[in-house]
Amino acid sequence: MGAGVPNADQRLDARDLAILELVQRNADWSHGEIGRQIGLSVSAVNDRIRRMVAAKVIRGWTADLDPGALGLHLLAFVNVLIDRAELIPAFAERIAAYPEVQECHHLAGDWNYILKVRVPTTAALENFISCELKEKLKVSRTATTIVLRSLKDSPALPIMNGGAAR
Amino acid sequence: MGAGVPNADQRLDARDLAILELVQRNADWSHGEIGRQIGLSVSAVNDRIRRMVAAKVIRGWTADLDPGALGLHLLAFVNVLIDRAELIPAFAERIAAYPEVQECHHLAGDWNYILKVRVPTTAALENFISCELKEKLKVSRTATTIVLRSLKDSPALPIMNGGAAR
DNA sequence: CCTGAAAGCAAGTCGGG
DNA sequence: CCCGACTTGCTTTCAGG
Repeated sequence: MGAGVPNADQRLDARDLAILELVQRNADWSHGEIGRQIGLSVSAVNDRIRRMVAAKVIRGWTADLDPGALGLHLLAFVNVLIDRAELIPAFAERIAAYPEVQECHHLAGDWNYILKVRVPTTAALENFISCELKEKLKVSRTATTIVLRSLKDSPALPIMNGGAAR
Repeated sequence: MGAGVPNADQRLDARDLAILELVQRNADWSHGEIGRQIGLSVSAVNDRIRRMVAAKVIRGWTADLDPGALGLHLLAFVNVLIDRAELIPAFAERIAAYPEVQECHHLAGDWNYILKVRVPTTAALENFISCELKEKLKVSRTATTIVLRSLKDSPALPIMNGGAAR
């Protein structure tokens, strides 16, 4: 990939941002309905969306599922420490393949990684930490925090329309 | 099953789960293409998706956007402590309204909440923590961890197809 | 780059098995 | 509960300003 700023040539204007704000909240609206809400024709909306998909600003379209309906009643954040540096590449390569790991972020701080993990039960969590993380992936230490309730859990990104104040 | 199980009557079979796995990865496939992949007719796929939307198993449809393309170059997890219990309801009521807060989870452990926060710069993060969290929302203490790199950051949920092994 | 009309295609609705 | 044809509506394209 090129050096520097990856979106230097993307030039999203206020109408693009308005479209993004709408489609990340409800991708099911027709292009006509989007156009009506922001004062644009159907074709213009279509063009802009196509361009943003091509530019990878829009990476894809997904269904938003209810974890509880799928039996995923437990959400936890697992901090991960790996003592020996030579074990980190293997961990980094394999951790993303676990479906119960929704997120894995490399951290600046006391821990190497933080994982967002969704499982049905505490038994499944224990199995994941003991067997997968510690045994297979050679994680030295973990610190797990159980989520009691999610007040907000949205993939929606903050979109600043021309720096408008709150 | 005992009372209190919210999805006791939903009865998702293996075909429903297969559909969910597909649409959460790519909601753009036509019902015909989904049916071809799992061996079902267009109408059957349509019926099942309609039923799962009505049952709120599918909560909606969203566009997956690239944070970097929107200038959101900083991701951080902010742990929040609120000393005085009477300040917690106001926090809980107002925190979800912040667009830079992607997630807010009530925790079991040393901290009250963990926030997943996306902002353009460290300056914006400092402003959010100092002005919004500490000043306006009366948060007592925070511990912020900066994300250096996200190895995985997906809203996709783990869907267990009849206990299939990894 | 946006508009407006025309064509292609998928979603949603039927009756039937 | 699944299938197949029909109808409706949206997406997509095209010519034009």
